[in-house]
Amino acid sequence: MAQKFDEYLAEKSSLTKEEFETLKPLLTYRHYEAGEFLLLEGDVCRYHFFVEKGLLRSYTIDESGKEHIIQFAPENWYIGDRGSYYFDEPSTLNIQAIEDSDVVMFDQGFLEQAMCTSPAFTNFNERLLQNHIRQLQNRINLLLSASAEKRYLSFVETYYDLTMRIPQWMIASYLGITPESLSRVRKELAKREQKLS
Amino acid sequence: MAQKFDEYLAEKSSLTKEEFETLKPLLTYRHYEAGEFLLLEGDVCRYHFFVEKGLLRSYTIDESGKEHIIQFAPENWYIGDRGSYYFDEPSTLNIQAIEDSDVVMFDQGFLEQAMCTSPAFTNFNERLLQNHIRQLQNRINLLLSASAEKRYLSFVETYYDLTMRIPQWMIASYLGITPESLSRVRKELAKREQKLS
DNA sequence: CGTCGAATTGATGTCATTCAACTACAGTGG
DNA sequence: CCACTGTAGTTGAATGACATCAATTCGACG
Repeated sequence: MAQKFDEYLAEKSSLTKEEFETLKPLLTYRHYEAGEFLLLEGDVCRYHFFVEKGLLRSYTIDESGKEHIIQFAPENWYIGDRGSYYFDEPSTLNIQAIEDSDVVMFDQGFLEQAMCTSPAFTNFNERLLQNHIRQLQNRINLLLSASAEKRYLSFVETYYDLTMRIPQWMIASYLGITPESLSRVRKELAKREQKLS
Repeated sequence: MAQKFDEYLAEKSSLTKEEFETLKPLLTYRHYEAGEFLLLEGDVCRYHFFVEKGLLRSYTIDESGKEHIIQFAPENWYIGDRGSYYFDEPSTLNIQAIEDSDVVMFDQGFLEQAMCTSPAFTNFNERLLQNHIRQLQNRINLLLSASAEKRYLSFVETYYDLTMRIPQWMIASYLGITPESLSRVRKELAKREQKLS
């Protein structure tokens, strides 16, 4: 364990192995089986999660009981509920392992310590936030402007490797359509694909 | 001019008037007439904008020429394209004044200087970012889960004072529906309202 | 082999869009 | 002061995209 996170930080934030060693006591490593929950709706999110191995998802449940997937997190991604964490409010999100996963948990203490240790880490952290915002805005734009088919194509383009690992009904949920609709979209695309050849 | 921004910063980030005075040379004040553009698609966003008075909007245009409103910014709000600004990429957004507006423009230099001057400002800035993310996530959730009517109700609840100032077709665009649909939704709501009394 | 959830398919329903006509109103110029 | 014009908003009818419901197939796993 703990192989990936330090490599990731070294690469992305220029945090050296030595610096990482001093921070390591602030980290918690944990394994989750597929289906296990890292956070339940109503609880306050106390940690950020970094995925070393596996695949996680966060989702909400609406009044009619339907799930809506907010985010997927494969290897080298973060997940959590910043809103709940930062403003100390009960979360509206559930976070669950889709595959058996190895996860690094850390809190604000770790981040502050890391930012003290390395100014480069501060920049890196800022960059992560900015990038997150950019992604969310992109997704909003897609939801506002694109049809089911376009959304799916955009998803495949952006997360091609994930499309194999994520069950189709979850992709549908992420795109804001029903599994049936996604199935039909894919059928239609396959048909057109065929005609081209 | 310059009355509002310093008061806002004093209140929200505990930046004192004296501290503000040292930062003031880094600010640009400008007036925009209704309809004027602060940023055009394709340009890199070089400034953040703080609205002292008036109302702005940011929006994208899709391939079919339709506008999709990403954000409104009334008094005491920020607007800009963080993605473009931070990653130095051409923006996909247009930013335009809806009303005649007084705006404060500032760049990363101002932010860095302010964060140097006051640690409280650093926290405040972080808070802004986190809050922005939370808002965006909320909106995604709404777009994924709610009908036209629910989206509109949610909008009115959150931005009641703005519903008077923003033309209806722009609200429709923000909600991801057509102006006609919004008109019908409102009619339906009014009808139900009436029956209650 | 039997079971259970995922995925597909078909029939039907619903919500929102599209297109078009019409009203209301503000701004412009004669 | 009034016609002319353009834009916002409303309304109706037809259409379309996606949802819903139900039945069936597929595939993984015990």
